Amino acid sequence: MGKVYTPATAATGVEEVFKLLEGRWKLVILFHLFDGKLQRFSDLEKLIPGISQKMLAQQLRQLEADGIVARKLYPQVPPKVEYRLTDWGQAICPALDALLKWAEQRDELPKAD
Amino acid sequence: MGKVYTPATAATGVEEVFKLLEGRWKLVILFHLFDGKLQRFSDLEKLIPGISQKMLAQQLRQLEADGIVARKLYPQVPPKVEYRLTDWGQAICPALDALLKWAEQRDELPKAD
DNA sequence: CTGTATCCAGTTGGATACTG
DNA sequence: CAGTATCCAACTGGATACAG
Repeated sequence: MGKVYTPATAATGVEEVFKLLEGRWKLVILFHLFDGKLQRFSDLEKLIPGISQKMLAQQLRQLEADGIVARKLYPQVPPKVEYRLTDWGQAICPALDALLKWAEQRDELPKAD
Repeated sequence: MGKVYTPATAATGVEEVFKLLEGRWKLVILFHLFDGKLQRFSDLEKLIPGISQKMLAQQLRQLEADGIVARKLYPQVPPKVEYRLTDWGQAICPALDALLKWAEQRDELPKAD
């Protein structure tokens, strides 16, 4: 609290977390995992129309590598994999809420001179 | 408040505002305009080392078209242009703060099982 | 000073086919 | 089921040159 950022450090800090969420599908994936929801790979494929296997796998790998999503493999045939948010992944909620709030203000606040 | 979003609508809502902030330089530009700061084109060029004229102009155009940044042209020779945040542009502050807070929790919260 | 136009390389993402 | 591999088209951003 009361922490002060210079434009440079604040921007790079925010930019860093933005990078973690970049890509066309990551946010959609995160929302489908909210509230501790578990989803299998095939569940996410069905829940996100238009996403390709390649992108789903790739984005999940990155989210996992960044510590936002956890992957649990059940060693059986055929294989079963479940994805969920890590604790840190859940912690992004307030930030996403704030962004939604900002989006809502778009029609309320003046945007011109 | 208490508004409930389905994964789909919430994701697209957040994704929409994310799109507005996408690009490698927009956040940096926004931070240099915080607190009602006025900046000329050449000021921003100096403040943001590494950015090209093309990108600075392009990102400013988009921020302006999206109602986040306002552009004021002084009709004189040589031309003078000042940029500042719109009211809605200023309103993004809390969201950016929340993202910074999330970034800070990265070392505090467990990221694995 | 404040841009626009052009060319070019690197990256991103989609379609398809294949694997343990 | 849960991926990987490959090819390819579209987009992004940098460098440079030019203009009002």
